[in-house]
Amino acid sequence: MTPRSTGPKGKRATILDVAAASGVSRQTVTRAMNDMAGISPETRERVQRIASELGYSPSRFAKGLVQGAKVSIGLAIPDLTNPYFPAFASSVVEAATGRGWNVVVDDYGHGTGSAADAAARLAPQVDALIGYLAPHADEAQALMGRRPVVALDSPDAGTAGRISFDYHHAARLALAHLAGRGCTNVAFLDSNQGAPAGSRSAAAAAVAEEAGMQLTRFQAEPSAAAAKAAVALLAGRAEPVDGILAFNDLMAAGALKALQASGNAVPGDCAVIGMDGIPLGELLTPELTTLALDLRAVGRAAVGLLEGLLSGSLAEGGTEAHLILRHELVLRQSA
Amino acid sequence: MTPRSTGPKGKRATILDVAAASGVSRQTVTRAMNDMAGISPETRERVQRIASELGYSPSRFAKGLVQGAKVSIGLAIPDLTNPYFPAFASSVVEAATGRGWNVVVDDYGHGTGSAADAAARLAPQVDALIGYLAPHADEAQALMGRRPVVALDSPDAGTAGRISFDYHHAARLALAHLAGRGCTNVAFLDSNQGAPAGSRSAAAAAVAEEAGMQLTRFQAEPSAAAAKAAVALLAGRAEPVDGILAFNDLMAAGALKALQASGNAVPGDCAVIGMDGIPLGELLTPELTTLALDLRAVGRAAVGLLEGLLSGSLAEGGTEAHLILRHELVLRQSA
DNA sequence: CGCATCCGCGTGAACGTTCACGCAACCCAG
DNA sequence: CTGGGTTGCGTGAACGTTCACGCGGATGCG
Repeated sequence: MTPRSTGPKGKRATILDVAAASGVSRQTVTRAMNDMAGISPETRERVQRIASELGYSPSRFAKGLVQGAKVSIGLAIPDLTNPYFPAFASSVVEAATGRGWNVVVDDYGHGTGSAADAAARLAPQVDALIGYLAPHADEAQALMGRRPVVALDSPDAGTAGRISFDYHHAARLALAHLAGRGCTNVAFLDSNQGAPAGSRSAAAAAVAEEAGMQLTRFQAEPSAAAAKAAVALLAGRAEPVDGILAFNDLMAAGALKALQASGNAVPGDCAVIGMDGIPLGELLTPELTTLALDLRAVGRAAVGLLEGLLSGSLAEGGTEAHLILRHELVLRQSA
Repeated sequence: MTPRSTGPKGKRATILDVAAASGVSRQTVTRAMNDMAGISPETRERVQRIASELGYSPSRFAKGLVQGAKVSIGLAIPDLTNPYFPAFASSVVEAATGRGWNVVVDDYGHGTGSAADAAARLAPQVDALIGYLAPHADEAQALMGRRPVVALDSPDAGTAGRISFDYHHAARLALAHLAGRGCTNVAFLDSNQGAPAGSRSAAAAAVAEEAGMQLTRFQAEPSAAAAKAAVALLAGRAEPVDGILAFNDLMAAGALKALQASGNAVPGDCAVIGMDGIPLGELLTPELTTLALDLRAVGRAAVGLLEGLLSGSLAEGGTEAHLILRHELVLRQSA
């Protein structure tokens, strides 16, 4: 009665076990499992049944070794908890799935990890890498060897592919709008982490100077709670700001909260503009004006770039494949 | 001068190529690449340099075939765009990374995909599966054969492991609170998709009947926008509801928006309670009262369950490993 | 009846790595 | 000068699968 259980213990069943139990050869089992031609329906069915009874499932390693095909890509992101990244990851997964690729996700934000750690974990497992890798993009490319890497928002080159964002353009849109509203004392609420932090605020500073606007910069961790605390401090200061441009929408949301808590009307007393355009913005009160990115386009672009690099049609001559995307100002209520 | 580029074209460099170019044997290359003992420092360095020049990276298939070790798990979720799922996924990834496992994510919400499709894509690639698989959990387990599957929020059994939620408990908490506030005409804003939909509203209905409360149910797609539209219709009806319990926080957020747009005060005219406790709730105005789950605990539990199943210490006798988690009422402003 | 064809199935070989050995050269103590 | 240990490296075997053949028997047609 005991079904000769090749349970979780003991070696897994192999194709030879199935062949022996069915009284056929390896190749016939292969034909049965993969629905190939050259096998009678009865044999096929019998082999499939026996395979199922034995709990047989083919080794992906052996299969991969001999076929060599299947592509799997690594996706390294700093924090799935920040709504921006799942929005991006979602489109990457969609684009990859559409190509028959699969996606191994690594979130290096937990603990004290860095992008380099994620790349080190991913490198032995994948054929290509996409990720927010700054400031360790070059290290990641080294770990991946000849396999293509697409780095997003990474100021340093060193990867086969790169996608960056035109922060000067974004800053111009936002600051022009704030100026048009009559804001004279604008603050940039910057992140204090990651390499991209600097580039956003630097662009804003450059644009502000060019336009003769005053722009003060202050920093906080890139979370809503930290931004809220930071803005709460700011709101108590002597000369109040009348406009805030935030590093991202999450920080903008925190700013909104803090301003309301301290009795400031938004946008009446202080206008707020976020960045990246995550769906969250529409649910806030007031709804968040933001520099929106077409988030699904970002993921599509990254996977498309990777496809070009994998097929060798891009960057054969050592030229780096580089895409620059632009934000768009979406006017809602907060500014 | 041209570095005999074994570019993206042509076969990848193998360990034998490196061995030949270095004038040593396979095994010595292995020793050099894996930092093993039994090799002189000079040889190690030379081999590593040559390997790097050749763009050599070891085949994960061959390695996996011979070592058999590395665990990779599949994570099947319906929609990365719904903030609940990344919150959950984040903790799964964290727990898996901590064990040295890697996570292959599949989002089956795009297109018209079902959980069964995701399982079919994932099955050949992973050693175990975690996911929101209802109503196709049994199908997923069949595809995985003897390899363990942990299904979340799946009413049907059929998987080796299962994590469910005590919706009766949740409903009691919420409805008691609403009753205490004096609500007499409460609505359950249900999702119209997925198998879990039914179980939440059914539990609420049972609890309401038990308590002699009136509870009407209406449905919408489980997104903020759809919920907003549905509640907008509801708000225009003759006898107004004075309390809403939503399928999830996202739908609750939409309800908030709709109520405010139609001039209803929350919680004054109508109280709103969400479900699952995603971070978003704290950013809304008014802040969302919700039936919160310890989201990180859910992921930890799923991975822990999987670990037990993989090691064989659980469910050896055919008994299914089943965990039931409870929601907790977090009072904020909306109810 | 003879020949070609097809159907159903089996047998080496190969994929790229690591593991378990084996082996020569060298060092050092007795 | 001899024996035993160490150091540095190489050689078969194995992991589990698919690919490219090969082969006997039945069936078709002239």
